[in-house]
Amino acid sequence: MEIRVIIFEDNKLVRDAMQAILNGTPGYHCPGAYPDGNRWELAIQRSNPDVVLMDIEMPGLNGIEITGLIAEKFPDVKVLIQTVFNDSERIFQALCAGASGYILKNDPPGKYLEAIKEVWDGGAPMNTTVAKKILGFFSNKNVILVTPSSHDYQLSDREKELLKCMIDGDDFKRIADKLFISYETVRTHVKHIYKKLHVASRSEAVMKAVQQGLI
Amino acid sequence: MEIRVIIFEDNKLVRDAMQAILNGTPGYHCPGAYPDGNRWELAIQRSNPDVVLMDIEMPGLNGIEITGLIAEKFPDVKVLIQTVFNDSERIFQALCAGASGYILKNDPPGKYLEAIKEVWDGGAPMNTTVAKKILGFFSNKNVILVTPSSHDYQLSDREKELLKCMIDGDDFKRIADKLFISYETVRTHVKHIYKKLHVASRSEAVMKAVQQGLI
DNA sequence: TTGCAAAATCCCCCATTGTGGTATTGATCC
DNA sequence: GGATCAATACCACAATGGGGGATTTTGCAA
Repeated sequence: MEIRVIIFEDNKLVRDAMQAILNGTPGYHCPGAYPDGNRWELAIQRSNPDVVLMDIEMPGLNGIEITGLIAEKFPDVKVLIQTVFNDSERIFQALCAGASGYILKNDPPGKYLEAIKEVWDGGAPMNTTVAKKILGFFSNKNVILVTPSSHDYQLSDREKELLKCMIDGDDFKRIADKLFISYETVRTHVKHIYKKLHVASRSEAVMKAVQQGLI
Repeated sequence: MEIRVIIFEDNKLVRDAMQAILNGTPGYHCPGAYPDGNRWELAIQRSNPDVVLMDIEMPGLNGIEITGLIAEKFPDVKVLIQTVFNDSERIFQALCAGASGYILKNDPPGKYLEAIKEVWDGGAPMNTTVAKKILGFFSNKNVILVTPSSHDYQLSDREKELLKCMIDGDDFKRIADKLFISYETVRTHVKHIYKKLHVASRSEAVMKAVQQGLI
């Protein structure tokens, strides 16, 4: 079984070399290699890849944006990010965009092939340095942990909609308009929400919702 | 050069076996192994370890709590967590507590030794499954990225104090009492805060502050 | 089918809280 | 010595919270 890999990489030399390596290695096949992400959707539809090898730095849409788009539209396609790792911020953005793994730009071809196989197998290859950055990120309190066991407050669907509006900063009148209900109904829902969340004001409710990801 | 490893593990069999392996392997030394974390501080001071091998499940203080304490008091000591990985929540807690690496409870001794060497070298060993969980965690929006480049809203110290109270859910009257100023002054500060944060209500301000870590 | 419970909708009153505009002081900086 | 800004303060009005009570819809179980 062949792993189908497409490449987004603006440097032509690198791009061609990678494609050549992939096509020259049994078990791998590269049906496409692109210098930018402008027609990413077409590219994916046409070549139906298992894995996308993605450069972060590219003209036009950058690798992170494309990663996000791919993750949304083609959740089965794994994205393996190539990165030069002095750049924590971008690593985390890619992480959030839904990348599946990280490989360093100057790793030898063998590592590339290995990492591609690993993401394809459902793994999450990442260089130790990247892993360390991620760990550091967590311990630096840049993160708000949402305990999965966070209470279930049993908000109804409608109540969640209301809560979302409250988070958006809409006042009750605007919420009423948005949801096509009367001002009074909004107030009633809000009261119920407060009861369920055990809070007594809008700001507490909003904060609780945001912190615990109830939205 | 020997790597000094101490062990926290409640199962006596496992504990003794690990200690024996470490002491029987050139390059490793285990000067102490403890069934619980009750005297963790003493243990560390006495044996001055490079690496702590930490079980998560333990009577008394659990592994995560101890990890947090160690990371705080002895930041140079690396903590390698042993984990059974059906347990995302605990993994993330440990991550936030400042663990340096993760190893699976039923990995063979060879892996243990390798992982110990790797944390000691400043790496961040982690099993692929754990890595995947972490990546999944990021893409599941359980996380709020604090862009280091987040705006500086130029809040004065006093205003930050106010904001903190607002986040705590205090009403203006209570804030006035807390800060020994009049109700009216509180309200003026609040208005200034709104202006600076470009918001128009308490809940928006609170949310912005929480999300961007302005507190 | 009936009947119950929960959700969703609506209404009123009234006290409390929050918002917008305006103003005065004192410190600091140029 | 004027400009600036933080900190202080007040008033009028708008928005929110707490207390009721009410009807309709819906899903689920007896």
